[in-house]
Amino acid sequence: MTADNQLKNIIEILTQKMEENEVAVIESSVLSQLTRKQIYYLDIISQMKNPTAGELAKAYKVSKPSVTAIIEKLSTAGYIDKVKSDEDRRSLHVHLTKKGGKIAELHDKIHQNICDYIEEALNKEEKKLFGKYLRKLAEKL
Amino acid sequence: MTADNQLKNIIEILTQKMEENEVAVIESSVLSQLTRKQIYYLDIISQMKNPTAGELAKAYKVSKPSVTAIIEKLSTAGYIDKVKSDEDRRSLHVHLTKKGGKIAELHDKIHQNICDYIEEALNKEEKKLFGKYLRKLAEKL
DNA sequence: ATATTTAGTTCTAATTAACTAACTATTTTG
DNA sequence: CAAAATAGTTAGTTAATTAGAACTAAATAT
Repeated sequence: MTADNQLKNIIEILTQKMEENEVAVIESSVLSQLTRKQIYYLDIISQMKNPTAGELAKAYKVSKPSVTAIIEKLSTAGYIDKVKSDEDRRSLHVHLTKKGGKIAELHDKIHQNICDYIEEALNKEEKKLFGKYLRKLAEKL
Repeated sequence: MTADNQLKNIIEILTQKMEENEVAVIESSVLSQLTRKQIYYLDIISQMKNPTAGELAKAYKVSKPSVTAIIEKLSTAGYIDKVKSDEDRRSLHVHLTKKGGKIAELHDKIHQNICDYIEEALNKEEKKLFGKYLRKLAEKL
């Protein structure tokens, strides 16, 4: 096996394990009550900071009725609040509730986990270099 | 921002970009004819080397009727062959066709891409170390 | 050899996610 | 101020996914 193939192999293994890690975190927590898509929405909402329904539709590339349905479901389940805008009373802003915020945080745990594994696997010096390489890679990607 | 948070941040960015990379590869190729799930199935089938329907159901944690439906669809579309076992004539083994094999390979491209980016981002020495660290990480994960 | 178990299929029903068209309420424009 | 545009909802439709129950065919156990 060439050096390049070895690298690819490791990346295959890593991506698979990261996927498994994600599934495990979701299944072992409140997240399991939510579908993958709903979690993704909560993440988007968290990142976008109180987007309107229309902004969500654009970001997620779905129709407005679809967004209405998703918002309705997440709202009923207590993860988000629907807030009428004061500036434009046609507009609806979506806020994460405390409960919703916790989900977004929890999802964050998925990445935290990987950091923990890095902590376990590498010593201080290695970690520093590894971080540097990851940064370089992120720039190219 | 602490060093740990920085690392987490990079990992967030990387996982997101890897996700984007995957979506891009899928959309820019034959893969776009297949759903995410179908691609995933072809991957599993490729990894499991001619699994039976039952083995697939177990691996993917779905009911047997669901597997029947999925196999039927992939078979009709020419990605897999259904092969009756000689040892146990109730059993059905799933083989990738040439076409199906190509899809699995194409999907492989997703990982190859990342390798290419690593190639771009790091010099020989860095690459060697990076590979070593990834290997260590994979062991822990 | 018969009864039981196993592998996979068929049928049907439930659920879900998405869409379009038509609507209401509000804001913007001429 | 009336007309046009915009934000979101409602109603109705369609397609896809999945599962349970009942089934067939084959293998295994008694």
